Amino acid sequence: MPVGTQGTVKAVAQDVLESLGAEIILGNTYHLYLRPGHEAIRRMGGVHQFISWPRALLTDSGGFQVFSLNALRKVTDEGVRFRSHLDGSSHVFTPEHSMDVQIALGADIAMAFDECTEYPADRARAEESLRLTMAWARRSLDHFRAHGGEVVWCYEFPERRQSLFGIVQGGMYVDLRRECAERLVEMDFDGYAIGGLSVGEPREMTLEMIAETLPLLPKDKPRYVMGVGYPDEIELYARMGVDMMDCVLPTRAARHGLLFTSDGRLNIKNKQYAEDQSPPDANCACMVCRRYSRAYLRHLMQAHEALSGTLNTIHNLAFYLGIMERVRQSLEGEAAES
RNA sequence: GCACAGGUGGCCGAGCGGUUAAUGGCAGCAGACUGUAAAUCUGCCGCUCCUUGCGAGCUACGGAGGUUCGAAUCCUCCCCUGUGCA
Repeated sequence: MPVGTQGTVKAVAQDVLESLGAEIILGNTYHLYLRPGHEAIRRMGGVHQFISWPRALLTDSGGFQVFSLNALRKVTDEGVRFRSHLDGSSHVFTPEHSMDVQIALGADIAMAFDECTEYPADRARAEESLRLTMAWARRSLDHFRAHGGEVVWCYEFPERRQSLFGIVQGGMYVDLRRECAERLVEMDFDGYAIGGLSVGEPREMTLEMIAETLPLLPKDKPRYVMGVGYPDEIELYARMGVDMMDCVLPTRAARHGLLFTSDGRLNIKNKQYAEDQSPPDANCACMVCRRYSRAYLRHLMQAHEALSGTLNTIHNLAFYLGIMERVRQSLEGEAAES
């Protein structure tokens, strides 16, 4: 799932995302609440209408901002007080408020309000963080059941109702992860996410947490690992049974000049590509690789042209979506054989 | 011709007697980015050498002299640029 925090997958327009085959993109509750405001978006028919995105949409709850806006927030049992990174104004996010905002935004999938536990976190800290996330999961669900679940405007799926996913936390402690997963499943969410990963921990640890948690989540509901990963990681996780993943890496790295290719990383800013007329990835059939050379992409980067971010992003998303498409076909093939 | 103001490393631009190979910015060269405060951040960026070290040597602040223990910084002359007046 390409990440579109502020109602845009940075540098690419919605029609391009459609042509790339993106079936679902992310938006962010905290960012859209601050600007342009969830009530404004509600009045304009919801976030699908507002940004003109006819396919599926997922809003992250703001839980990640509890983590990333560390310097600008204060966490209590009740919720989180943020100082806006835009103007310094103070805002309180509670599970109930996050639900209200997400209901107003009207994405297909809303996420429970959680606390993305930092790494490293000692046992006591992870337990405390988990306690908070569990209480918030309960409150998110109760509030959502009372006020949410309306039909969402989605051109391609007109009958779809908004659903709510719970998020597994627990730091890097397997037993905490398990306990969290079991309790969330008891609550009966529409889908389950594994959060708090790729926050600086060693990769084997990420893998272990996913491997230990995934089997506890119902197979007949979407299982989503949040915030991952590198190309080889998403393929691995998908084969392990992960249904959904999102990551800013393909888009952010693209804007910074890093292209993912079938031959590995390619930093398009490098001098060695100054007159390289070959495509970024000879094995890629995306609209960028079919038409533009490494030399041109490097030039756009050097010249700080906006098209640079756009073309780089298109390629990286095509590459990522291509990985998922191949994995999907491969898994469907295996399913058909058995 | 006269009067001011200037000439600093690829460019712009600080510094105006001593930890100054010389603050910054740009350009350049590499690296990093994992539920986006990111078109961002980090490192290198005069030359040469090596035991790669807050290492050694060399060359540098328009040019040539001078003052001084010591000068990009002060003095003299010259060259060049800008502005104003003739």
